[in-house]
Amino acid sequence: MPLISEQDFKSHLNPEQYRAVTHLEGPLLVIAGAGSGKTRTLVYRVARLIMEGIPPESILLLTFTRKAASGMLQRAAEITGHACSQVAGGTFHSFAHRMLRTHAHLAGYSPNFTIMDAGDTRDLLHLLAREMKFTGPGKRFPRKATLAAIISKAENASKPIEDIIQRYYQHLSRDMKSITMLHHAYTRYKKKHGLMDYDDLLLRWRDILLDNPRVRQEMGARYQFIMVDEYQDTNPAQAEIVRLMATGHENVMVVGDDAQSIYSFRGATINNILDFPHLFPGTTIIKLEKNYRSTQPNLDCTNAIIANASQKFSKRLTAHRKGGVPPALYQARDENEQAAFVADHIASLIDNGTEPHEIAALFRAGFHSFALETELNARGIPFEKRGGMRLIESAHIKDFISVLRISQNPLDRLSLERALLLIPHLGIKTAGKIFAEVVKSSDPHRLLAKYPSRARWAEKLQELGKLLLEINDLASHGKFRKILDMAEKWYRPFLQANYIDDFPKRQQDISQLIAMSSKYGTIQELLDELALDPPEKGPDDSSNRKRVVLSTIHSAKGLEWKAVYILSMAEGRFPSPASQNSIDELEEERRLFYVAATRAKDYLCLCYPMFINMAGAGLAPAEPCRFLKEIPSSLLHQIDPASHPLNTHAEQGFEACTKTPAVTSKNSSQGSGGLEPDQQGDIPLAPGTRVRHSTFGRGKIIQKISTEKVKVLFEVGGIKTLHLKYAKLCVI
DNA sequence: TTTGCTTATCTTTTT
DNA sequence: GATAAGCAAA
Repeated sequence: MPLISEQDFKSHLNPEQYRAVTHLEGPLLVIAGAGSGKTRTLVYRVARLIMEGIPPESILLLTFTRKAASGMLQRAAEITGHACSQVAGGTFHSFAHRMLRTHAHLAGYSPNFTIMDAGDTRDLLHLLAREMKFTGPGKRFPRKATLAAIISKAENASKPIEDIIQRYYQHLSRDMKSITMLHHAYTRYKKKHGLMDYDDLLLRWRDILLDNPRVRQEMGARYQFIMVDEYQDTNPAQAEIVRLMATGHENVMVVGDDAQSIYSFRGATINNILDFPHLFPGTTIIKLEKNYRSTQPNLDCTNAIIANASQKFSKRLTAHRKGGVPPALYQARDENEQAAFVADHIASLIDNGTEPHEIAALFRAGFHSFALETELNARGIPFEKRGGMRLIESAHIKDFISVLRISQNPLDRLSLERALLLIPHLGIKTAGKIFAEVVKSSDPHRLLAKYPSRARWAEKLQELGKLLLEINDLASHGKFRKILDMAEKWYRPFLQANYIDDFPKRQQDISQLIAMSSKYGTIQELLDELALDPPEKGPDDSSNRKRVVLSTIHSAKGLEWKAVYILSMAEGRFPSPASQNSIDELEEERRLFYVAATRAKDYLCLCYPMFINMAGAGLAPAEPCRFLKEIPSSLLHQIDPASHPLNTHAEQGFEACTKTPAVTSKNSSQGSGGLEPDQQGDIPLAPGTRVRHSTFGRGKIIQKISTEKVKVLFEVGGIKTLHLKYAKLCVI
């Protein structure tokens, strides 16, 4: 008995969406504008397939992030009342990885290959460059990140290094020969040691499909219906994988928006969308042009942003929702003042009943939010940061993981060296010698445990070897959790010695990692997962989820919030200085701005500082971002810097528009996280009281603004207005 | 050979 | 402001 009727499909979808959902067979290209309900369309299509009796395991849903896939499948399951766990879903990389675990031999790889993350790639290039003597006294060589980018571009485009350098890195032509040699060494090293980087996952899988008709047929038979989300951000290799996977049926639906293509640095090209009808003759094209997310004033603004794009886009969005206020424009003095303004504004939104997780601040690069993070901390407003530095990239996590990696693969030189260098008085030369011994050894772990030496480091090295032997033993008995605890215990002394000032914080990261690891059964599973879907830095998921979101624009793709602030819309920040020298890259920056601005449902605020902090050089005057200047001023509402955020027009308009009843401050202390009850009641608010704050340290209350807010003069940092609801103050 | 100190160099975006 | 390279002392 189906939970959903034909009528339901019709009433939950507009005619175009309905067409896309019911068009089950043959190639289908859906051009979906921002906020046009493409997720809903995909969810209902999965539901439709299942209602039609298609076996879930023959459906494949490829998305940009794993979260997106699992979210969609969960909603499809709710609609159909079926478990959709059998539907194959995930990112291209995770899917390719799964397939490669059973087919790697066809590409000359052992099935036990190790996945390298971006950091591993950089470290390996560094190591090889060192060995090939490209670096050294007096020798300058491109940075590892640049080398990785060049090699990745070459691999993805199937072009020689020379072409890439000539086209994108003219200034490095001096090192062309060395880089080419490095590329070869890198490729050889990976194959010899069973390593695959992110590009390899896609490219090796594509090669296997290309070279093996039997695999193609097997795939075509296994996955009868293929759906791809965010198709504008796929690269040619991914397009080829889709084509090859659809062998025999061509039941492929791809969804994308050419105006939101923001990953060309990774080889993505909107040509994939444009070429799709050629790749699959007989393609049906459906456009979703109605916007359900934003209000018309917002859309007028975003339409203006994209109107100046050099390429002609194929659609014009109209708003479904009525009312709304124009986006706000705030001119800040500098980035600190910008941060204070946004933090105050966010605090007042929360005070007036907006849920923190309905608010986001977006920015071009990870470090642009530093000032805002400080201000939010000062006000005790909980937030989570997405994008930028990842937990897995931090040194202490890599150290901790390195033991697990050696246990799986003793020939993993990067991890072995990492672990060895933790030992005092054991340096790079000795580590190299030990690795050479390990390579020759038939039982590397035992070799380390019994390593003959009278050097100062010998004892610690033997301890490491013994730990590895124990891990092997525990692994054979499936005692996964015990392994993690032992590795943690081994690493702790090094952690404490190396990070005297902040090791408790780092210790927490490791505990968090161990906690989230317990859902895996083996070390290999954990390591794969860490490479493919690294956890974000910050408190783990189980705690209070209602946090303000700080995110790079790239990581905000596909998401939406009631209120969105875009930070640092100033030349020098946005567009990124790195994109200045190519028109194509500048066009992508414009699309990036478009993506950011279209995340807002009710309220959008664009901020730009008149001065920005340049690396080393201090404050420098900055022009407003060139894209801001292209928006007719009639479409924006300029916020008067002198006015209090609570009294701005946009603020009132936002409240009217969302119809959120204002919560009085008397009620709002109920049910909110933040301060422990026992702490809260005890704080006398009288001016003159000396208090301590977790971030600002000691200070003195100088003014009581309301029952919820006080002004505090801190010894360091000056006067801050604090919301007692969130700020952790103790009386001293 | 290791380590600690000084100096120069750039800072995009991510699976 | 982090990070890597360079240099000198232990």
